[in-house]
Amino acid sequence: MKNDEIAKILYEIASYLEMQEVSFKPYAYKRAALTLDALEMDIEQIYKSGGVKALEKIPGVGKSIALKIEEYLKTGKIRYYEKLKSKLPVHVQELTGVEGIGPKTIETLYTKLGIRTLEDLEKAAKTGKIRRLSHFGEKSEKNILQGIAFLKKSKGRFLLGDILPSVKEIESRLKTLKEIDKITVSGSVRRMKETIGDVDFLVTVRESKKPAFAPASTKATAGKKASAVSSEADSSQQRRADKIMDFFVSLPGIVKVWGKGPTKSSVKMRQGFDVDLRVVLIESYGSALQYFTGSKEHNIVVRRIAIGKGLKLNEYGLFKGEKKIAGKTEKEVYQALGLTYIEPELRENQGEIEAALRQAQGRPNGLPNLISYKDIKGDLHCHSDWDGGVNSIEEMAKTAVELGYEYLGISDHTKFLRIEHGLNERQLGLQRKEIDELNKTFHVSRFTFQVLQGAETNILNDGSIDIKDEALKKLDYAIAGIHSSFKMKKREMTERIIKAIKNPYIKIISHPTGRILKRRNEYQIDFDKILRAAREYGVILEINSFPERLDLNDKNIRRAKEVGVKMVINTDAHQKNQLRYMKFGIAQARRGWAEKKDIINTCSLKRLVKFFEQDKIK
DNA sequence: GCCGTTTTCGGCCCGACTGTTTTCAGTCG
Repeated sequence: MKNDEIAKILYEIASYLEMQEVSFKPYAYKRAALTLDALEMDIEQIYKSGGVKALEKIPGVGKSIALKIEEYLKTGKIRYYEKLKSKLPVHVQELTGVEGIGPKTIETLYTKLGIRTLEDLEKAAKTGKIRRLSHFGEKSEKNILQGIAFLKKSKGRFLLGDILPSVKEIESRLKTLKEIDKITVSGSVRRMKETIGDVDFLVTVRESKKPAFAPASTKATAGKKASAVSSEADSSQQRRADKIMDFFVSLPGIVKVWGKGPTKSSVKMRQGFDVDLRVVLIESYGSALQYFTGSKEHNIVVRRIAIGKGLKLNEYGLFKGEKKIAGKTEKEVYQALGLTYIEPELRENQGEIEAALRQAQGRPNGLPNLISYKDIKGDLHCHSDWDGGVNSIEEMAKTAVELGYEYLGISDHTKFLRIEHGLNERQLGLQRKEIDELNKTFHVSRFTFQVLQGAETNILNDGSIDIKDEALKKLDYAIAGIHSSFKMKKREMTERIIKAIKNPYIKIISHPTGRILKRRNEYQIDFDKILRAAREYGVILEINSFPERLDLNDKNIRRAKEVGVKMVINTDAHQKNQLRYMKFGIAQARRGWAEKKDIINTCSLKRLVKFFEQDKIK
C-alpha cells in the first residue's frame, strides 16, 4: 500500500509551506495526510476503481490533492513537492523528529547556518553556533542536543504499529505461494515489542505429494549448519525452496536485496527496515521458531537449562548427543526441558522461565493466565467528530459492533484543549442527547450494544479538572489526562495527578506516564505513589494502545498488577480504523503479565455500568 | 487547499509554555 508514502509526502509539503509562512494550506495538507495515514483501503485501489473523482471523496482531499496523488501513483513523483524540496533542500522529516524543532526553526537554521541534516544540526549545536543566532540561546542548544540523543537511542528501530501492516502484507503475499507450507513471523514482531529492529520470517517447504525417498537426516543437521534441504532429500524440494526465495526477493516495496541463498535471504524495504526469510525443515520448525523468536536473554537461560540436563539446544532441535529429542514444535521443546509453554510476549527473561518451571512442577506462582486477544468487550477511549475527529459517533459505533464489542465509550476532549475543539459543559449535554438517540436504535436489535458517554478531561496544573463536577456527574464515566505542562517537577506532577485521582467523578487516568516513543520521555512522576492513590480511590489506569504511546509500558503494567490496581486497554482512536489498534494495547498488557481479571474492559456491559455507577471509595 | 444547516466565498488555526526576549516567535497538543 502506498498510503503511508503519500501521507509522508503530504506531511512534508505541509512543513515546507509552513516554512514559507503560507497560511491555511499547511493545515489542509496535514489533514489530508492524517486521513490517508489511517485509511484502511488501498489508495491505489480507490484510484483504480474511480479515478480522481473517487480520490476526492476521501475527507480532506479535494481537487488539487487528488491530482497530486494521481501524479504520484502514475509517475512515482509529485512535481510540486520536488520543487518545494529543491528550494529548501533540507531533511524535513529527520529534523522535525527532534523534539522542539519545527518548520520555522528549520528554515532559520538552513538560511543562517546551512543546516540540512541531523548531522549538521548536531555539529552546529556542539560547536556553539546555534546559540549565537538571535532568538536562540544556550538552553535551546542544550535542548536540541538532548532531542538528538533521544532520537539516536531509538535509531534504526521502528514502531510496531508502523511496520505491522507491511509485515501482514508480506505474509499474505508469501501465503499465496503453493511451495510454502508453514509461515510465521518470529523475532521481536512475534513478541509484539513496541519497537522493532528487523523482521524475520520462518517458512517450511511444502512436502512433495509423492513421499520423498529419504527424510532429511537428523544426524546431518545436529549442531551443524545445514542447508534447508539435506542432500538426501528430494531435490524437487530444493527447487521449491529456490522458488520461494526468488519470489521473496522480488516482492513489491523492496529497495535492496542484501543477500539471497538457499536457506536465508535478506532484503531492505522502502520504509527502511530489513526483512529476513529463512527456510527451515519441518522437523526443526519448533526449535527454529523458538530460537529466532528470542529474546536473546530468554534463549540464553533456556539453553543453560538444556546444558544442565546434558542436552544441547540450537535452531535445529534439542539434542541428546547426536539424537534429536525435540524440535518439531515449540511446545515440545519447552516440555522436553521441563517447562510449560511460554507465550512469545513473555520471553524477556523477566522471571517467566522460573514461573514456567514452577508451573510444570505443579508448584504455585506459575505463569500468568494472560489476557487473550479476544477478551476485550469494548473500548472506552475514542474520539468523534464532536471534537474535530474524522468519524461520527454512529460510524465509530458501527465499527465497534463489527469488532464484536458490547460497548463503546466516546470520550472527546474537553474545553481546555481548544485546538482539539474540546467540548464545554453545554456541548457535553448536547452530545448526551445524540448518544441517547443513537442508543435507541441499538436497543431494537437483539444483541446488546451501547454507546457510553465519557470525556477525556484535562488535568490542569493545580490538579483540578477543566469540567465542572455537575457536568462530570452526568457522564457515564470521566477520564482525566495530562495534555499540558509536561515538564513539571516530580513532586508537583505526582501531586497533580493524585489530586485528579481524588476527584469523585474521575474513573480513569489516560496515558498515565505521557511518554511518546522515539520522541519524549515519561513525565517526572513517583509512579508507586500514584499506584497507591489509584488503589485507594479505585481509579483505573489506562493502557493506551496508540502505537507511539503504549502507555503504560510493560514494567508499569506488571507493577500495577502486583499492587492490585485495575487497568483498561483503550485505543484513543481519532478515526474509526484506529479502533483496530486494540491489539497493540493487548500485546502490551500481555507483555506486562496482565490477566483478564486485571483489565476492566474485559467485563460485560452490565458489570461495567455497575462499576461506573458506584461511588468512589472516598 | 478544503469545505459547506453561515454552501461557491470566506473561514479555517487556540492557548499554554518555553526560551528568548522586554514584547515575541515557535512548538505542541
